[in-house]
Amino acid sequence: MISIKEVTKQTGVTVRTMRHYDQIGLLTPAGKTEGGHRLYGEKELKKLQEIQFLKSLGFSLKKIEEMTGNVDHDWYSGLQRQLNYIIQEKEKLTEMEQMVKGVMNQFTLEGKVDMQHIQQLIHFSQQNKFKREEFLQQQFKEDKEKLFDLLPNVNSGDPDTLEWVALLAQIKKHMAKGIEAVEVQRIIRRILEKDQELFAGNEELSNAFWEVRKSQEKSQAAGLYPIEQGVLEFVEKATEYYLTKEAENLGGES
Amino acid sequence: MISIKEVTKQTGVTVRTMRHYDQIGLLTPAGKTEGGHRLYGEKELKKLQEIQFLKSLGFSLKKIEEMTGNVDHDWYSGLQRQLNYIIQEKEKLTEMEQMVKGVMNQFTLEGKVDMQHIQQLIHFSQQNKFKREEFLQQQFKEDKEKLFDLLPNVNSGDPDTLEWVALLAQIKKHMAKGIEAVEVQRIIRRILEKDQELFAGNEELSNAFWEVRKSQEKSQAAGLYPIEQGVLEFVEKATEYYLTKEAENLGGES
DNA sequence: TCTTGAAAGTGACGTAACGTCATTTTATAT
DNA sequence: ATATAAAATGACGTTACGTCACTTTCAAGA
Repeated sequence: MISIKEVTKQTGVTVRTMRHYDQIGLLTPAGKTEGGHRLYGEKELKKLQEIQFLKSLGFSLKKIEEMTGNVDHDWYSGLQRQLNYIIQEKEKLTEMEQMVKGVMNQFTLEGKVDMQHIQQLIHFSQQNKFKREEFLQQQFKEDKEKLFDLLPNVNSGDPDTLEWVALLAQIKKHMAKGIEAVEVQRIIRRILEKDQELFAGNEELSNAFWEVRKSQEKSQAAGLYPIEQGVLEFVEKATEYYLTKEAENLGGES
Repeated sequence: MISIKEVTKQTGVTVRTMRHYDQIGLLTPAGKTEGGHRLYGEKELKKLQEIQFLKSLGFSLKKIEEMTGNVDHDWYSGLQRQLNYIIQEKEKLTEMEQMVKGVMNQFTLEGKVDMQHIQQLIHFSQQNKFKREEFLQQQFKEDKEKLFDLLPNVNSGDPDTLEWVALLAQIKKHMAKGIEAVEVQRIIRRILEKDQELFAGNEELSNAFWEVRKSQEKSQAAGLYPIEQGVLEFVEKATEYYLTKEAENLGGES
């Protein structure tokens, strides 16, 4: 029979917790001193460890009581439920993570958070999971999985998305100078390079990608970073210009 | 001015929630009828949507009040904190998931759960946690997560700084491929272009700039965000390589 | 205008798992 | 015997509302 303090030393739980467990009847002391101090034995220690373990699996005290109470309780289905629950919670958190990252990207790009973009974010983050899969299936069929990994998703924080955002910011900065400006053309070149790296020469995929980008709705459905129409059109024109120039140069050289 | 029921119809929140927000002062009605019924206007509806959005990011009502209250509140650091929090929670859940799966396996295998195995499981998962952290720290932390730590320095809203960060992130991503890799060389070209645009050919200034970047302390003093030594050295070497190659090409062409 | 049913109002308790006082009693070492 | 540490009890606080229970107001029909 050991004192409550010994228990806390050996197991790391607090005195308050022991009292709590006593109160809710989850773990009652083996005995008491004349003065009413709680005393615990080996059996209680073991049960306490069990409780702690179950807690680390995320079970509530109520469920734990059920499980440790009934000897022949159906542990397995409890575990299954718990697993499902955990997975659900994780999904929720993942969604949150995506949203937060999306907002952060937006913030980085525009320096502020405006509700219109946020509406978009909310809108498709709600329908995202569903629509995105559906969309990718009919749109890209075979390459679906590839694309899924490749697409610079709005919500991801990877270096590629970052650079897309950066490049678009650059475009916006230099837009006033027109599509022929050196700065603009350099950015375009970089964009094309990235495009190439991303799709590794798979032209169909690349075309599909830009097709999607041209349409706000499709973009949203695919979970891509929403680009303003104006910027997008500018990029297209500048790209055309870049490609014709490049053709000329190559033509001249050969 | 619309009634509380209209609000619930349009936004999906419950009446109780509206009352709650009123009570804690998060969202007070625009006015009341003679009888004391709450009335809301457009402004309140917008704020309510903001609140719902922030909630979907997992912020507490208290934090939301701070954020919607102060106009010039530092949103970005709030988002960052939130992201860290979310990631932590996700990690916890992942641990749980693994533990639960472990127990289920054990159960399937032996038809029971005994504490000895469980002890092992706990021990194991603790160790793994430790090792993972260690691993993440010494490994260059898989850029992804680090990027968002990096961004605040960038968040001056300056598109150029943003692109610098993006380019360095790209360098880190491709570093393992060596200085001669196409991807690396392209990035280097872009870096040199930006360098040129920035200093307009003033070589002294450019040199000074990179000198500063080489020193952690000076960097910070100058308000630049510090670049890791390894990355910096890599950039230098890759740049050398790029320049010699370019010289060769020019030599061959002329 | 009166009636009436729906809508809205105001408390107040419950939730999960303890943390954190404040106050009183018991155990233990000197 | 006394001082001090340890324990006990009780009660409030935390989060974001859900859920009664009971009263008052609103809007429309008779």
